[in-house]
Amino acid sequence: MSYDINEIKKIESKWQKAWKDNKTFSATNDTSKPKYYCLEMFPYPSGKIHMGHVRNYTIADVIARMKKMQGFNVLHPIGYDAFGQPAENAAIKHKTDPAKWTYRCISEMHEGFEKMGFSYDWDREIATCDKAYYKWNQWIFLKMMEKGLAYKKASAVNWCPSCETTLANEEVINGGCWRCKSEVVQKDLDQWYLKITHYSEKLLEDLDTLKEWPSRVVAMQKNWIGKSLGVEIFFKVEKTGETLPVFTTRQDTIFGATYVVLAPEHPLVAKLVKGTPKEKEVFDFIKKISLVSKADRVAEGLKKEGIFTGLYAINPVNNEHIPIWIADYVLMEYGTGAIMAVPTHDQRDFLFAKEHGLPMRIVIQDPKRPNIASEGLTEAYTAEGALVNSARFNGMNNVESLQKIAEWMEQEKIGKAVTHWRLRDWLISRQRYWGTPIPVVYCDACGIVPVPEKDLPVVLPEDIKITGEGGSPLAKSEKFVHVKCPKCGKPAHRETDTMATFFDSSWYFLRYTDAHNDKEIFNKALAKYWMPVDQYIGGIEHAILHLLYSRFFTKFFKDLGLINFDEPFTRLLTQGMVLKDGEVMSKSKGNTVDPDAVISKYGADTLRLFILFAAPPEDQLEWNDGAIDGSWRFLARVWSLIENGYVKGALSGAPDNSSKALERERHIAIKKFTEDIERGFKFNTSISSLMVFLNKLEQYVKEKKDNVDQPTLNKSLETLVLLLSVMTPFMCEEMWQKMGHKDKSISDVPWPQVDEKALQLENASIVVQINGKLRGKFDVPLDCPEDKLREIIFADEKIKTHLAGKDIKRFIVVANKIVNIVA
RNA sequence: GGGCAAGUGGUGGAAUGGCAUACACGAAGGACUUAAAAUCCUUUGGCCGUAAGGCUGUGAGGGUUCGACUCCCUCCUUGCCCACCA
Repeated sequence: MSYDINEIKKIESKWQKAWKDNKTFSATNDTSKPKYYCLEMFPYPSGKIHMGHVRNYTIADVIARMKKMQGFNVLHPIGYDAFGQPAENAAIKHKTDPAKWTYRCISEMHEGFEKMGFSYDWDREIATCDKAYYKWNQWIFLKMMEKGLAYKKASAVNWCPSCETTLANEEVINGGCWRCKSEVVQKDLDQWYLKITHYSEKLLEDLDTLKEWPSRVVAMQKNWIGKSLGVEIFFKVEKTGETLPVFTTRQDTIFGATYVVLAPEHPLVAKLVKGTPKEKEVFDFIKKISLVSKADRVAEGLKKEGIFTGLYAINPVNNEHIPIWIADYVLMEYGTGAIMAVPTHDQRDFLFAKEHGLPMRIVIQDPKRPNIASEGLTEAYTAEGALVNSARFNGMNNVESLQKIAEWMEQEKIGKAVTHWRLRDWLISRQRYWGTPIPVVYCDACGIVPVPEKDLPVVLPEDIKITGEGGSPLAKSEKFVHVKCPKCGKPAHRETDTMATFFDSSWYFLRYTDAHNDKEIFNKALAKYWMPVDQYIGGIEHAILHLLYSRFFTKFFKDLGLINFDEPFTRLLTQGMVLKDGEVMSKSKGNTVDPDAVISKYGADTLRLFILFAAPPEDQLEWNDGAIDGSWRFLARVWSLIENGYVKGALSGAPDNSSKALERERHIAIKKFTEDIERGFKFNTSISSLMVFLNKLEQYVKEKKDNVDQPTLNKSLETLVLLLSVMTPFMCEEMWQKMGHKDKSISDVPWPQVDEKALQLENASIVVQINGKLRGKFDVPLDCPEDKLREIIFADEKIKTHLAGKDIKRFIVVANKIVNIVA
């Protein structure tokens, strides 16, 4: 029988069914065995699987299968991040309801995963829109309320006018909505927040323990958390004596401050200019700025606009009276919304000062520019140097002075050292339908009342018509809204906002450890056994949002005493995108390749192999319709070699030198294949080692014709199938059975072991260079002594020619590898 | 502006400081075939040479080294993330 697509389809569906029926990949909660938790970021169920899923989940599947064969108790679960806005949009478009649409997508995806042969523990499959799951979202929320980590406050929030909902800071990308890219506006609303900032320090510190995360993800998180140490310096307003704190990380330049700038939104502005001659002018300016969108305001290269208030501030270090300006380059959201401007040592201040003719004073000496006059300065000097014009601090290195000046200011009570964080509390309420209802009741008498734990879940009502018009859809359900106050029993009404879906995905990895527990969120002992996740795999696009939130929840659960570890994901792999024609595959660009179409042409094994072979997992992968034929050809050759070369039961054969060589090739393949995966998931090179192995096997069979050493050849073919089975499981399971191993799945067969002795050669192939240039190759005995080497090498005609008329200055030997003659 | 990656044949890509281009795609030539597909064999960085062989070659330029794709310095280019963050 040849390798034929119709045959392959039969084999693939046969094993799909068998693995499912036999629960081949169910993880047992046998806590005495060493465990391995392999997890991929669960998908949003939007329909059929796409190439991005195929790549992400194939990578994970290879790891899970290999760990299983290596004897680990492997947990490899899957689920669906099923709440979210696309379901509502689809419901409107297709005139169905979000639940129906979502569950249909889930079953399509499930089918797609089975077709791909992924080794999931289907008993632990979860969907976050299932009330058995989101009940625990609500439970977590109540616990957070209890600890003061979930709270409601009124403030200006990010609002997407297109999605008609609030957004978290993390969901605003370049001033636009992360989902629909519409420009985000600010709106004053009463909203629910999670106090992620309670863990700022821990979230930052523990990043250092994540040694096996990509450094750029760690860097991105650090950046996002944004810790900066600085000083709030207390300026005073000249006439009123009011304190005006400014935040700076550059207190070393305090003696160079020549003006103060407030953000246009600064609350002091109105108060200070009221009744002054400048009042109208200032208010007009503020109005003008307020009409500019945030995106435009921060646009690159924009001229910095500002206006003098007519007022002065007093610098507490030297009692200088300096002008107070208002300018658009100072942001209310950061620091105190007010800065001291040091044009000589801050480029933004420099440009602004030049533009408006404001004074400058150098306080850090540029060693290359001995002149300390500010005249002729073309840009701010931001490097190190000695302090000048800085009273008692003159002569001190500016970097060293930072700490000293901060301490001095605290002593003099003219400033205080502060730590400023960029991280903000997480806004989680959404004015949408398809999400977890926030379990809170409003009572005129009792105020905000949490729903008692025994009344969970607060079930998402199904009688809601989704229109896409504004406002929380839940508010339209009378049945849902009207409720008795859990505290006093009087009529009250429910919260109608739902939770952001990132809430759901911040702890799902814990739920898999005990997926169907209806008594508690998960069993502590099980979580202790399975967690943390040994290997997490997903896209780089989640480097901040999802990973940060998951880390936050983990720290919270630890504080609750539910778990005993600090970080949820020990090792992280971020796989690259799948591109077509140089661009990310996407429906909107119309450059997608449908995995289903590829499967029906080549089968899932070929697709899996190709996607692993085409690029290292972290790199982008350019889809190439032609190159996949190479993967197909390789599998066809494996198939036919085994069909024709493997003899069951056989087993006489005459071992000879070529048997030994073959055994050596077998061990090279095991070693290289295994190591390439274990050291950085280099699937592409591990596959190439199997290709090399196959080439050798074919060559052996061709050369030996009827005289093959059948037992040795059989061993090689079995090894080939075992190794390959983690990548192309369908075909290998079938071949394994055909080889006569009917008692168990190939996935339960122990992983082949390397015998280092079999790898050793009797001879070493030595490369000889003359002055670094390759001039010859010699087979010499292993660990050949230098005098013997010289004898062999100098006897060679070619070497003689190249050395003719030259003195040998050095003779460098790298044992069993290379000789470099310097002449 | 800050941070992190990366730059190697026509293409995807490979090389613990030690034979640059493994493995594959594509291309060219050949075998099989009435023909095509499939399959198999050979060649395939550039230049010179009938050949043997030689020279050259990993973004650019320096450096360290017996020896550099690999380490160091300067620069260029591309991608990603963050960013008027004081």
